[in-house]
Amino acid sequence: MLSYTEENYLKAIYRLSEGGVKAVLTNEIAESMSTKAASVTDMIKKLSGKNLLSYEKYYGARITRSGKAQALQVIRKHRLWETFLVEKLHFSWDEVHDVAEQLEHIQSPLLIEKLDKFLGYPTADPHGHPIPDRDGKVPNVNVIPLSESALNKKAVVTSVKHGAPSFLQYLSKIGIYIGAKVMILHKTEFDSSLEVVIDNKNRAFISREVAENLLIAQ
Amino acid sequence: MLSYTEENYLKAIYRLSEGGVKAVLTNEIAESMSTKAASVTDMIKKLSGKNLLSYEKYYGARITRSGKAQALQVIRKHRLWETFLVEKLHFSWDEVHDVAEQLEHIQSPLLIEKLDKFLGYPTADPHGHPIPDRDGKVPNVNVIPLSESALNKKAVVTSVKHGAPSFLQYLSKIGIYIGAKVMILHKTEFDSSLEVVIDNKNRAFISREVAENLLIAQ
DNA sequence: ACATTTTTTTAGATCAATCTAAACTTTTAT
DNA sequence: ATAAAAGTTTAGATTGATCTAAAAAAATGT
Repeated sequence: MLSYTEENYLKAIYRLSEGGVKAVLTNEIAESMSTKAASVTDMIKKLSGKNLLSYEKYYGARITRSGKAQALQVIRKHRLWETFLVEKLHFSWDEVHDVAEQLEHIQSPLLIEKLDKFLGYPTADPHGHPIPDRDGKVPNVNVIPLSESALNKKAVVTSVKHGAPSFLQYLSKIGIYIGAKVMILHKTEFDSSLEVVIDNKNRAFISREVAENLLIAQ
Repeated sequence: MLSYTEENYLKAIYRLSEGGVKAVLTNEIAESMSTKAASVTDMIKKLSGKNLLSYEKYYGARITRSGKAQALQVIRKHRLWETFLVEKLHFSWDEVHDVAEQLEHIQSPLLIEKLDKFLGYPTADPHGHPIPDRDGKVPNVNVIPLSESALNKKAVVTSVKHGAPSFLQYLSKIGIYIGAKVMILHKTEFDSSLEVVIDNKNRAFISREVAENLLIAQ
């Protein structure tokens, strides 16, 4: 069984490797975990010893099949807990992350099964991110960033790429949430900012950065 | 903020001291936590340094006012989580303890407030133990062990003294649960075992040990 | 009362996770 | 091509939690 710390490293590496596709550099991991490269090297060795990563000195870490499976279980737990916090306890979506970071490490397969059932077997968390199933299978969601959508084409916000609390608060403020209907009315060539209409009612101007982080389905 | 381990020691000491009344010996703590006396001595010193215990060498540990307050917060969290597990996730009452042991260490006052609300501000957990409120106040429950009840007097099971899973399973099997109505039909002088009727229907013979661990209100 | 037993504490070791500083690779720029 | 810069690993230290073994204090029995 993995320690709290090992689970966190594995999850971070899974994320940085974009689902196990690329190798990840020591410094990337160190930065993403706010720790030092030396600590990362130690942990990479440890996780390699457990066959969760493959490791070649000075090259970086690559997640293995079983590492990926374990990472997906942690992500599954994280997203189920976020769903619980928002839907049942009425947390706002920018308050859930830190608590879910702790809850995801609770060890009890029975608990997760029962929680999943209690929530009605959800397939996406409050940020729109897919929830891997018991076997680690990720429901595939076909989405594009709002920045790549066409003018006057109706779309539904399905998720956000990066869920920093400040970003989520900003979205709330301008009336954007998962499930909101958005349509681009105008694109400014100069800075790629957009004017959009939300839920056929309110208009808002959003920057290129925001548009690239908002994922939509059409 | 206390570590996972410090919280566990504090909780154990609170229990062993019967709510902060008595001093507790090193070996008692060691046994109750399945650890060694040497480790206990170290931890007692640490917690004394934080003014959660008062400590005199070779005499034992006494919990302080602020130690009691912290212990009660951990107990509050534990019992709220047990209530959640049984009432919302439909765990059976003998399955909840180990999971609640983990959940009680999650650090988030907001989470506990929201969980409390979600559960409807319960005052007792599934074992009938009182849940301290936000300020550490424990609702007082006036109960006696079934072994001290009179013959032919109706009573309601309100809690169990010690909730070992095997004991709880045994109670389930003979049809006893929190809220069950019990009445003593006959006492055997020889071994103090009892014949009882449960919910005005089924009869059962229970030993003195069991009767001492079953708490009732009349 | 005092020798024996029990309990508790201290001393010193280990393990996981972390760090800093130094050494070592790899990459980059001229 | 090679010197400088950037990135990575190693060596050695630290902290928290734990242990064993030895020393010290308290309790017990005759």
